[in-house]
Amino acid sequence: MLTLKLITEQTEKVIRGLEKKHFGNAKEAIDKAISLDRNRRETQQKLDACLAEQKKCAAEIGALMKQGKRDEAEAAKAKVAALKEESQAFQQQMNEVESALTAHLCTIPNIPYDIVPEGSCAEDNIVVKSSLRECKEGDTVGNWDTVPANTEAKLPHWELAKKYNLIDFDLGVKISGAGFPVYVGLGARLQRALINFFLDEARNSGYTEIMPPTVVNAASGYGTGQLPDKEGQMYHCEVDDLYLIPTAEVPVTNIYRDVILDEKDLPIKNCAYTQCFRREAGSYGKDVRGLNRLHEFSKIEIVRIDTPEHSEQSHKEMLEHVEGLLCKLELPYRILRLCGGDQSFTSAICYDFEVYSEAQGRWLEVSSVSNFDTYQANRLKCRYRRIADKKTELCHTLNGSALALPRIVASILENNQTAEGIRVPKALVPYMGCEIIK
RNA sequence: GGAAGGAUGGCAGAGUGGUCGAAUGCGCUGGUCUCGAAAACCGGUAAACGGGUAACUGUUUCGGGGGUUCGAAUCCCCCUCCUUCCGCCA
Repeated sequence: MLTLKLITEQTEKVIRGLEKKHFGNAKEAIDKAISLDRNRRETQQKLDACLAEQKKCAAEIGALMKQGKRDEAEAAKAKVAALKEESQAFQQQMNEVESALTAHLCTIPNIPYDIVPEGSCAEDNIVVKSSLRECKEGDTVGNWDTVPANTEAKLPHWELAKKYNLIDFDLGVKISGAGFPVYVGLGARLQRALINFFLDEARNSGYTEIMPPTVVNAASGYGTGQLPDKEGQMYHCEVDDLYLIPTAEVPVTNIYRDVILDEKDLPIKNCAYTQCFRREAGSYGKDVRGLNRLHEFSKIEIVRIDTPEHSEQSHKEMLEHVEGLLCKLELPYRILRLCGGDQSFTSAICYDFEVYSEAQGRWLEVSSVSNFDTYQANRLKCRYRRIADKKTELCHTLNGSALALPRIVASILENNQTAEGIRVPKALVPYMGCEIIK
């Protein structure tokens, strides 16, 4: 959530930011936050004064008791009883205002950085870079018509998966349901190859590998913002009140919940491979065909915790890392800077990576790399102590997929079809043990 | 799953109703001493939320929540987690 400091000190900027994100009634929402905050502070002042008086009286009674002045002590007790009633009322008011304020702040999204383009939908996203051609000012998804040169009719990945016996979707339906594919033989090996390749690449870029739990408690869900609003997107084990993670971001980022880090330890760079679970309620049609959208899939996530001064540099390095992966996998890609309206609720700036799927004739999103500024850290209470003045400040948090497997597998299969079989990208040959999937 | 014990500052660990935000030790940090270092000695060393330009100052926090009391780290109730023993078991 946004900090009250930002809302009260830079109100106009916040309102403009929310409008850029196409958040309705920005002014109204901010005014409400400010008024709740004022109410909270006033209530606290009254409560504090009341409690201070109460403490003072209690100390006096103690002193009187010691001196044996019982009568005076009894008289003072009556006074405290009245004060206590008053302070309890203030306390209740305080609790109510505070939870109303927090609940309200949770409904307000993060504000975008200045360089985030204006726009309301995916068409307005800016193409900043592509492996296919130079990008120029004004290139957007809406006017982008470049596709790889070699696009004669080819098979989509769900047919290739069957042809080469790599993935059995029907078997997955039998065992679990739609969206739970069974990887077989070289198909399974390709999963392991990609996981190892991505983890090795992350380690070579200085990320510390984490293997976290894939099931988390509610507190962690709140920490990264999946709860309370996205409750329906996660699988929930009711008996134990635990949630299956939708991404490794949840357990890894929550490592730093309620933590004060040393500035010298920043940036923290973690990577993690986990299975990810998503209910994907409401998805349908071509979006869910084959590997395009699954209930369970493998993903390698990179997470950074950094200082405000250095987080932009960190974000740049993360983008370069992800781009490097796509280059090594020899896939045709483009990088989008998302416009205000298409950005996620929590990000301050976000870049999407898309790979062209020849057989499907469309671009598939394979990675999002975001900087959340202090938005996530504020809810997590993730802070660091500055070396200069020893003050604590909120950290910046960043994360990105590097990468999620299903759509990468789809693109590798579809983009590498030859008469002999599926050509394995050079970088994966050592992991696959073969140059071609027959 | 059954039984017992426990949860205190960065760490270890005192404290069982009244200046306790909390002894002591370690760690960290500033200083004295020294050519320098070590040792020794002296001092500092939690966070959140308020008020104040500031110096400073109020409140809250001893796993979490509730209760008793004029007053709770300390007494009572509930919850969570940890340890040990028994049972079960990759």
